[in-house]
Amino acid sequence: MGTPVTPIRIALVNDYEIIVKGLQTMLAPFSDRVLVVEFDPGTLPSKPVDIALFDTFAGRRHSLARINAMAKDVGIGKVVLYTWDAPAAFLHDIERHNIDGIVTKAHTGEALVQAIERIHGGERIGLDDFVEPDAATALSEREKEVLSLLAIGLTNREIATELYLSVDTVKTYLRGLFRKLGVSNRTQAAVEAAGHHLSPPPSRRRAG
Amino acid sequence: MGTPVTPIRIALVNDYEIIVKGLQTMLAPFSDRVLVVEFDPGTLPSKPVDIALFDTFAGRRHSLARINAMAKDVGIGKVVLYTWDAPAAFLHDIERHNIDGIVTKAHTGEALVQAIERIHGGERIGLDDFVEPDAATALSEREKEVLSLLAIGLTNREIATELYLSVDTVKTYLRGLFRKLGVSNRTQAAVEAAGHHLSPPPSRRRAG
DNA sequence: GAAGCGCTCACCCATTCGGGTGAAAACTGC
DNA sequence: GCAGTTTTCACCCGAATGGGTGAGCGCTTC
Repeated sequence: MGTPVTPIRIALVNDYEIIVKGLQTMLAPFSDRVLVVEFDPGTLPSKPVDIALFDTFAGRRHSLARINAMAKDVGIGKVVLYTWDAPAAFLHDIERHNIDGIVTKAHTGEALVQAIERIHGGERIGLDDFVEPDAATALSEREKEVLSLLAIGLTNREIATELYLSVDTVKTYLRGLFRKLGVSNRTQAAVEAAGHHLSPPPSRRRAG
Repeated sequence: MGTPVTPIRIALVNDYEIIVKGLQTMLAPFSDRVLVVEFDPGTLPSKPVDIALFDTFAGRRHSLARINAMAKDVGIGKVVLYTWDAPAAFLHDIERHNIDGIVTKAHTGEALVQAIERIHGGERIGLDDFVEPDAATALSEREKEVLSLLAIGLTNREIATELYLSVDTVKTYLRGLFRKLGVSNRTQAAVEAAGHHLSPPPSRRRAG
């Protein structure tokens, strides 16, 4: 119940200078409670840390695939997503990776420190709200593929061609997909997929 | 052609501590070229500044509606969007507001200072790439309403009910909408709308 | 006041979609 | 081996969608 004897050691995995500088400055007044020991541009922390703040901007979902390796290989106590997005957006990632908490960049220094301390103490901040085990809502690999193509606006026929499937098969997947996502048409499914960043943002733009 | 005599005065309009602190720290080494004079949580700068960095996080598109007022009322030289998103995401806003430039938060301090200097010098950084006048692609008010409802997954009938229109009218809007957006189905339109943040992100989530 | 645009609606038609049922093959776990 | 899941496909059917044409009304602009 006393004050912590040693500060919690934090690594920030982030590419962007403004976030790195912002975190340093924001947490500087709390150096007795948390210590930002590393700000690595995408590479792994070289020294053991208690918590790795994993910025979801740096490499998007691809980087999340490395979290497992990170947490195992290096001396990382816990992996925490540090994100702007609403927690719900990371349902799929949390199901599949070793993530111990989520904190938002909207936090002030004080709030962030408190959240870190709670996560360090074993709480799963930001997760409890929506964990809800994979039960009936977990998408199979193939379903995710279909969903990712649906989510960029392809028709059933185009999806079928893309995945070397028959249109009927695509429709079968979609029925299951709609049920699991709790939606009733493909546009709603696309919206959900976007929220779970299962699909890339719109890219091409009338080339001038 | 020499070094600037007085630093460019900047106001940051942003709510988030990490961005405020990050910008301060990131630009501190360039105090001879740019000076961050104000970090206001959403309210208007009280002292005249050369450039207002307008963070699109603070209040989303609603805040953009205030840009016109800001730039007129207060002594703001230029309004610059300071954003994470790809510039293309702000097409609609730029068409309708007095925005003099866009810079991304991915910039380092040096790059940001350079961009600011160029904008201060009259360039329209980040705009030239994609300005493309409203010609045939500007959406009418009613079209935007329809699009925003389509983009959350409503059917034509539901959109019609919501807007007190006939289904045929909705379909008429959609035809024009698809043409202007360069898409051929509603899901693609929804994706585009999301990219232009014309629609809110998915909200409700299986309430536990 | 004619032209143009935005808003509204109607009708037609082919295609697509959503949903239901059924089922075979393959693989996974107990 | 058997139960369960995943992947694949087929057929049916009603509803929704997309695209085309035409048209009336109101407002603005030249």
